[in-house]
Amino acid sequence: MTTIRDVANHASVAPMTVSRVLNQPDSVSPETRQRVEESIAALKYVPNMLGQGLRKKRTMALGLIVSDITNPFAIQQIRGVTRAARENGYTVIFGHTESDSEEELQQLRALIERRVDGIILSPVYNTPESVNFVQGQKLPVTVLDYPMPENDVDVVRCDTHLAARELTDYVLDLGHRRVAMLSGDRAIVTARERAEGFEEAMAARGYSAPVEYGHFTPESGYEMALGVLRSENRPTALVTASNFIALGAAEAARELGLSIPEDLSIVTFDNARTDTVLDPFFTGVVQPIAEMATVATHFLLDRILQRYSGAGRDEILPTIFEVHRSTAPYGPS
Amino acid sequence: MTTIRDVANHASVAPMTVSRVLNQPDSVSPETRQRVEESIAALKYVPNMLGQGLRKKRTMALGLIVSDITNPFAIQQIRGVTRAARENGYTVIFGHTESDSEEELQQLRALIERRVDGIILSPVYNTPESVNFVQGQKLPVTVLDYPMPENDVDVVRCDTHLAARELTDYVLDLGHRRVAMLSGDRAIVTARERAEGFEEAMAARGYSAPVEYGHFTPESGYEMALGVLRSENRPTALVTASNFIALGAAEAARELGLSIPEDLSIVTFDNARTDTVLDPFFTGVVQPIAEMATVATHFLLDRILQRYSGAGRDEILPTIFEVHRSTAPYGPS
DNA sequence: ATCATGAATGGTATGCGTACCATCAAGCAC
DNA sequence: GTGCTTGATGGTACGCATACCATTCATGAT
Repeated sequence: MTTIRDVANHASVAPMTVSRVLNQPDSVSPETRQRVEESIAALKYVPNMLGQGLRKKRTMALGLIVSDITNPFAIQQIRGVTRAARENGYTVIFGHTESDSEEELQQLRALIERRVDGIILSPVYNTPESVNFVQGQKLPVTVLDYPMPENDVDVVRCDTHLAARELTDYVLDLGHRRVAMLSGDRAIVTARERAEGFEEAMAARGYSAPVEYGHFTPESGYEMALGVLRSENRPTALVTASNFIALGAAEAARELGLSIPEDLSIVTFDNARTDTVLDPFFTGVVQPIAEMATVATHFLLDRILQRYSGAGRDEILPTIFEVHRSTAPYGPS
Repeated sequence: MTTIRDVANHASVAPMTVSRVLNQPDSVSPETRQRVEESIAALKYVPNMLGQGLRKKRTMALGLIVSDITNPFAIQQIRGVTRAARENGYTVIFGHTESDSEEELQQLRALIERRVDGIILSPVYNTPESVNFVQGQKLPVTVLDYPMPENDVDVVRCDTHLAARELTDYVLDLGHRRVAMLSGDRAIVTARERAEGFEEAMAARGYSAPVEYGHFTPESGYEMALGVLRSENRPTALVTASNFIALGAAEAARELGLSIPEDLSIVTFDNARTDTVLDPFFTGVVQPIAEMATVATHFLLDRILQRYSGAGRDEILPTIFEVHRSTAPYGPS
């Protein structure tokens, strides 16, 4: 593969001059510059970022780690970060962990081995190990989605606790009284926060607040919904902790012959407003993913370019509430 | 950041010995090895792949480029390739092009700059520029999804032409006579091939074969379906060239008050069988994405490890036909 | 004509890890 | 004891691009 030396020989200049043509074109005379550029084209020279990164001590690459790439939510994060990075001249190297915290550390290690300039992490759990690992390498890191109580680190997230209360209040305002929550893995802070918000909103009006913990998957949503909807005095509304759970719950309702929203209302989180969904079905809370990704990228670049070096920042962006077709007022229609 | 020399000093050995501990542990005496390993742990040493890649002339990284990351199809490709690569000790660096062929070249360039050992490309168009660019750098490349008539390159794909005929025959066997095809961008070979298969199957039975060309998006599917379904003598069945188009078409049908499958049958391509879809709705052809990804990765590794160096291979995997809930026999029920 | 100035270009060393060859000591045969 | 083999370890140079300092030459000032 062509090196800068090959180009230099071809153009009868020193390697340094070629390097200057690429990095500070103004410091080279126009004639030389043109000769070098012709040689670059003739030899199809593509710079070697390994050598460059080694010398410059930066790679112009950001690492991004998401937990579940099958989630549209993660896809939007990838797109947002990629776009923001590119606008600043950075490439994104990206890994996914299939929601396995061991794999998360592996992926982080792979990014560090490649000497990315910084990492944006949407972690599996909000335990401190991952962030500690990265910061132990003196590498800047920004966390997406979760608060990280044990780390001094920049975080970009929404207040899901608050959103859960709003969501629940909306259902109660529609007149529903028997409401159940289907949440995710209890080990995941988001699952707990959303359940807590639900419990508080229900308690505030004096209703009991049954919560099921499962996983953030359609299968689990299906199972939980089946259990809840088969009970006597079945709920007339469900609050679900993710779009996947909502999908599974809707399937369970269909199987039990319940129409949505006539017989059962569903509100949900994470109903990512993606380009791929022409006509959203679920009423619920949307996170401003694109904006979160942009802010996270800027936070990271602030650290990389040493524009900021203070304590960890905690940016909380507002969620967006959207009414669609999965909810209806309580009562015989 | 810690280097191999720091570790060497800490353990009172030569850098070479540390390198040996990492690469050929058996060639180092157990005592020395343990001392070095302790130093590595104490200093939190993470090898620098930039230096290693420079010296070894390989990075143990594969590049993967997909066109549209919002498509579940692409997600499955990413997962499949990542898994196959990891099983062979390779990392995947991945880029997406938002279906822009200019961006595709940019992304390829970024991968080459980082000196990936090979590239798997799911291209936007089946024009030869992208493959030429990579091969011009003497880098192995495997193409996913499309035939590349102008390139001598390994390709892994399905026979969509044939699948289109099967799909159409199925609809005709259900008794439908007025059938329309909603395809994608005419510039994309897949859109043309699928339309041709449809036309052939219709012609074989002597029916006219109206084809609409649009884009592989729900919006376009919606527009095309609206146009077709509003015509007098509207079709009783639609063949759509992608799951996105099918989604848009279904939405259009809903708006016109047509029930699926009672008033309108829909069959489609690309209905990726993903983990995220609990209960597939559309009858249609599924591509064995995971297997395609695996084969593509192996093809690439064959080239990288010089296990194969002959002419471009063209692997055609069979599609899978799945009947779901979007089709019904023609006739008053 | 002389010298200072600055632009353009070149030479050398460096970043990190490893290929390759050299060294050294221990073990063994005779 | 001598010479040889083998295993363990070290030293040097290199892969590619660039930081830094040196050199060269033209220009303008005096």
